[in-house]
Amino acid sequence: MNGEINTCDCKGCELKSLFFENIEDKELKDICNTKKEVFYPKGTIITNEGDEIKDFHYLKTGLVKLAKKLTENKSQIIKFARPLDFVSILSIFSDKYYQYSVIAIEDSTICSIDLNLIKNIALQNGKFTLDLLKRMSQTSDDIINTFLEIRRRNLRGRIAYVLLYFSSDIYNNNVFDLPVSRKEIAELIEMTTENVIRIFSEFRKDGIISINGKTIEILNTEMLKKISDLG
Amino acid sequence: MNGEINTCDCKGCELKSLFFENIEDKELKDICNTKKEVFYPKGTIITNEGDEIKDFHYLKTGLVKLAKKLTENKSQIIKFARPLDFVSILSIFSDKYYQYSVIAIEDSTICSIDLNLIKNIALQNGKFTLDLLKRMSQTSDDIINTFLEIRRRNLRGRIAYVLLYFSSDIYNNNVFDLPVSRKEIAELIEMTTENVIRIFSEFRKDGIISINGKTIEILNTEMLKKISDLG
DNA sequence: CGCGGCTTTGATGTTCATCAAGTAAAGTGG
DNA sequence: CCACTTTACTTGATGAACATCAAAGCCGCG
Repeated sequence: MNGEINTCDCKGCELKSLFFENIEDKELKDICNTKKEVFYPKGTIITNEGDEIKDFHYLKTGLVKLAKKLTENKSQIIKFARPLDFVSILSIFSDKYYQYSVIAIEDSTICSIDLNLIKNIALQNGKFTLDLLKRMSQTSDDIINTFLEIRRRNLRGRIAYVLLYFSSDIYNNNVFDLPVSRKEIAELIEMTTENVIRIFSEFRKDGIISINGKTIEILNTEMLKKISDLG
Repeated sequence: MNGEINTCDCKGCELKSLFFENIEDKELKDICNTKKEVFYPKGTIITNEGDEIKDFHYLKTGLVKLAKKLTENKSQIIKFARPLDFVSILSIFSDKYYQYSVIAIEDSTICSIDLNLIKNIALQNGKFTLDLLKRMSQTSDDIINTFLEIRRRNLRGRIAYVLLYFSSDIYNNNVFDLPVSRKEIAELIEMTTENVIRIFSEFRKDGIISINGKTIEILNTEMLKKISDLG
């Protein structure tokens, strides 16, 4: 352990303000000294369903999906996640193995911290652990709530819900590039790819949206909200 | 604060071994002195969606459902829960208000502990907080997993899944009294009451189950598993 | 340039919700 | 405790919503 070779930059990391607000300098230093940043190209698997959980993951840049594989070419998507939005926290305190996979949809960078280190800090530092608790509670509430919202809607309502989700929650803009395929949308809201496309086309014909490949513009937000609410 | 009027019996409570394994005597005493046990007759609301979260609840006896109301006579059920199974832990560390209601399906007894007390102990006692974390992780994993299992099945598969759930997970017996109505099953697995009944009848005609009001016997477990897996 | 995956549209049949109507069971008040 | 009311259960008929199958164009990538 020879002195000052660490160029630890965690103090300015957005994850710190998000997650490690109430942490001792010593603890943060331990994290910084052992953390690893890994780059995952689009399409690669970050964690695989069934693998042993060893690290605490945080998405620094990119876009990922949390998914369960059903067959070779069919999955169920639990949620999409952006930085600040995805911190691997579900399962990691209760399970030895991952319950689902995390896959990079766009090029992504993951910051990875040894889970035992996190657990040790949690044992010592009540404030930090309560922050963890709070964060986990938010994450699972959000997932459960989205599941309920989706499952009570018919297909048109689901598509409207997803379009509003991207437009309002993610991009805050009426025009946006869909970051996911039609198939992935289908796997998120439990329907077939064909019907995702079909309803996109219907909405286009009805003048509610315009479509150009991955680029979507919402022309009639009110109508879309109505379909989402009634569907 | 006059001396020894407390007849605290928490030390033998099953909740202690489940949840408060790693807790100081002083902390347990605080809990015991302030806890309240309340009886809720069948059908009554224990906590109401939108109400302020003030207490940490634990189901001592009975059966409850966690549900979200959609209209006057339509709900979505998140899960059923028995003692040892239900500890109100979702949302309570992240939210000020309940995201869903808890309703007694059978006569139930709830042990209620001031949430601020729990939070204070959590700040002091890292082991206890990690136990909380673990428990919450299990609970939300379980709910999310069940949602995924249900939503990927067709109606026959869902009914088979639910019947196996009661038979295997809850009663550990081929014969059992359904503790819930057909409507409640429908609200758990997102289908209509009529179709729950219809598929029950189909299974009966096919010799897979026998039905006598609320009493159900599973005659052909293998077939039911096959339907659950393939549906 | 060709292969495989993604997208699109149409035709077809199955699955499922809705409507209707009746029976059984379970509360409720006199 | 019994008539009455309400809620739960059941079955059938019908049409709408949805999945499946098929076929073709498109795009990116090796």
